[in-house]
Amino acid sequence: MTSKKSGPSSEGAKQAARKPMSLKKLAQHLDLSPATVSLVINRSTVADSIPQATKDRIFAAARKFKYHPNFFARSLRTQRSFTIGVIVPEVSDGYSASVMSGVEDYLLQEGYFYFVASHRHRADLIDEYPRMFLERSVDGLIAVDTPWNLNLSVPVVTVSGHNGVKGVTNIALNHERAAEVALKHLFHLGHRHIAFIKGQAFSSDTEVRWANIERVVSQLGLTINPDLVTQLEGDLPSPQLGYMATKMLLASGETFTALFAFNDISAMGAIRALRESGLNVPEDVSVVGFDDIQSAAFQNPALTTVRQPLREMGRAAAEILLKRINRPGSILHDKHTVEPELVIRETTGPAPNGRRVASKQRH
Amino acid sequence: MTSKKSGPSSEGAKQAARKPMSLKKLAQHLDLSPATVSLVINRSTVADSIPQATKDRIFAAARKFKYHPNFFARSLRTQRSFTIGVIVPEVSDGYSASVMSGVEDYLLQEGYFYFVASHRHRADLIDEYPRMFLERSVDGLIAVDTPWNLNLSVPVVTVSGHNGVKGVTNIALNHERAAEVALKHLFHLGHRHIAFIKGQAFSSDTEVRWANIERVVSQLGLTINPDLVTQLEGDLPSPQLGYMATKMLLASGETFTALFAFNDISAMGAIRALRESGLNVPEDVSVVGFDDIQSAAFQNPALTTVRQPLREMGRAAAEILLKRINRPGSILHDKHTVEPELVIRETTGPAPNGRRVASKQRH
DNA sequence: AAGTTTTACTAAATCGCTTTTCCAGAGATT
DNA sequence: AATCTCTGGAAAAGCGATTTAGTAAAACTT
Repeated sequence: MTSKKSGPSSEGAKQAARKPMSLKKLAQHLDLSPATVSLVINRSTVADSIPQATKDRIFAAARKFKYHPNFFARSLRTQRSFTIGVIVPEVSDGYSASVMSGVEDYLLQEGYFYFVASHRHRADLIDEYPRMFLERSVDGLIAVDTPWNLNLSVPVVTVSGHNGVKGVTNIALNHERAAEVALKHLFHLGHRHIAFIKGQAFSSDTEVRWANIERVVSQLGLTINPDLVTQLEGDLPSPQLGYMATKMLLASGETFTALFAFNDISAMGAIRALRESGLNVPEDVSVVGFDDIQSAAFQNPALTTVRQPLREMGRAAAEILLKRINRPGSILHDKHTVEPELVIRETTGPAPNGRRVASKQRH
Repeated sequence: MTSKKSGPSSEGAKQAARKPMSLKKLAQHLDLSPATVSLVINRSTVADSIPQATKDRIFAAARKFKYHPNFFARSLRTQRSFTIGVIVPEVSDGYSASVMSGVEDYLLQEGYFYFVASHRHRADLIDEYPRMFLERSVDGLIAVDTPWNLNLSVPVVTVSGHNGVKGVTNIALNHERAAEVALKHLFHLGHRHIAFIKGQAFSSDTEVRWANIERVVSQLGLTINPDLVTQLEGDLPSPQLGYMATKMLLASGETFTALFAFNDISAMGAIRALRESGLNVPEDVSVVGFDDIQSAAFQNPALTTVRQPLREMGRAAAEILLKRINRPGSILHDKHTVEPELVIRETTGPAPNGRRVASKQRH
């Protein structure tokens, strides 16, 4: 392009709007070396000997020309990106989103940004995305509800991870207590025949949660009827899964007065299935969910559930991750536990004392 | 640190695991210049004259040493980051999350990553985050449900933006049709006294939506009773807002047989408020929501709502943005419209013909 | 008055890649 | 034999910072 009245650079009025102003040009304008300017701007201790007057000149000019260090140039030199990668099953899923909200909170406050990638439970992506993040030179990674067995060169923190990798901190719920509060609540309401919906095989929480349920059930002197246990299948974050699981439960013909679902979403589906079979919640069957997602409180009836402090878990993940990044030497625990909280609302009530209990009454 | 048996570099077994292998070293190993290697790897046409044998050697070595170009160095040279910034009111809000899901879908597929920032309706952040994104050299920006009046140096696409900025493409719902399908549905069911919950003043959709409601209402030969109009207030993404708005509606003592809420979340709160006043949905009052978020289908009763194809809107936003970034010359429309769809479920039904209609019956 | 410190900076080497320009030799053409 | 055109590649100039190692001049000691 020959400069022929030059379209792109006309209107000299908005000066400095074209090219972002570099350290070199700023230094030139100040009649100083780029080194000095850089040192001062970064508040290096090397600049201690520079008189305040000069520093002020530099800051003033930087502000005036809206100087901002080029991010890539800086990262190239310092080998730090102030960016972290977050990998989740699916962004639009309430669980992931709540955790991310906490992650974001802390990260932005500390001057970090983050990338997000949803693997949708595809094993190849669970492998590929972390590598792509590394190619982008993230300073660290957070994996939410994702099976993890990679040993990477940057710090990693998992949320509900249950991984066996050394050096990876996992933020986990106190599952012992979670099972206890839910089950004891039902027990005290008189429930003795409790049905369960387990999580999908791929969900990292499924296993621990179940182990603890078994433990608490026997602690209470009860037993689990295998016919009253179903499992979520499929990958949609939809109540449909819980609905179908509950249909199967009802089809078994077994009797139960309470249902402990894997999460709130499936509990919602379960309630619908129960109603369709003419069973009222909580009069005939009590239902307990898990997570306490936003809409749990506004179901009809409002859902009783075990609350996981997802946002706090996200914040904790970010906080611990940055600590690891910035103080590599510090002692690290590979587990950080948070406490669940039973939120009693309207889907649980006293066990029906008569014979009128759940058992699909067809024919 | 004096290298004393050197902890960090022991186990020479995993060679190349230390420092990521640079172009220079790779070239050295191949006995070629970095220029040649770069040209070949980037499939530049300049490399056309290089014999296939040499190219193969280069690719083989690159694979063998797991060579990946340093992202910052490359971006520094090319002035492209393959990163875009997404700004939303709040990540954990279902609306934003659904849009993001679509955005992510397209972006990752095209080799882009994205940053997310939630402004939570704080005006200062709505200003600051875009600038921070620019400092990070994003190639473009997507703003979701966010008022927009910035004129930036990179392409911008808004989703439900209603901005007046030239050159910014807005992905918007066909609000004319949205109001029509919802209102005609109610009209045909016999509803003549319809209450409304308007969106918060800060929500970018509030205004258009209301304008279209007014238009369609008068088209149908009806009038809006000002006492039957309330507005959401506050910033929580919780049904609480709709609950309170509906309480006010009921307190007015006015009669209505249908309620058109601003979104599904508020519709859920509204239903609860109605029930508490002894009104059944849909027998006494029909309720229509907006958005069709995940849990709408599994409310009890399932929510009738105007579906916005949020995921598709996100995808479209990403697609249009990348088109702008990669073909700066192309003609650009500053509006891209998507169609709503009325999803009729269980919260709407025939208007009650007797006198038994909504009107808070206290005393 | 000579030596030592301090003060106030600067030079220059990277960081790792892209891309334009150039160039030597081989083969083809006139 | 001289010129031209390909082939196959290399040199080198950035991109925009950070940071270590200096260094001249000024100030302070003795």
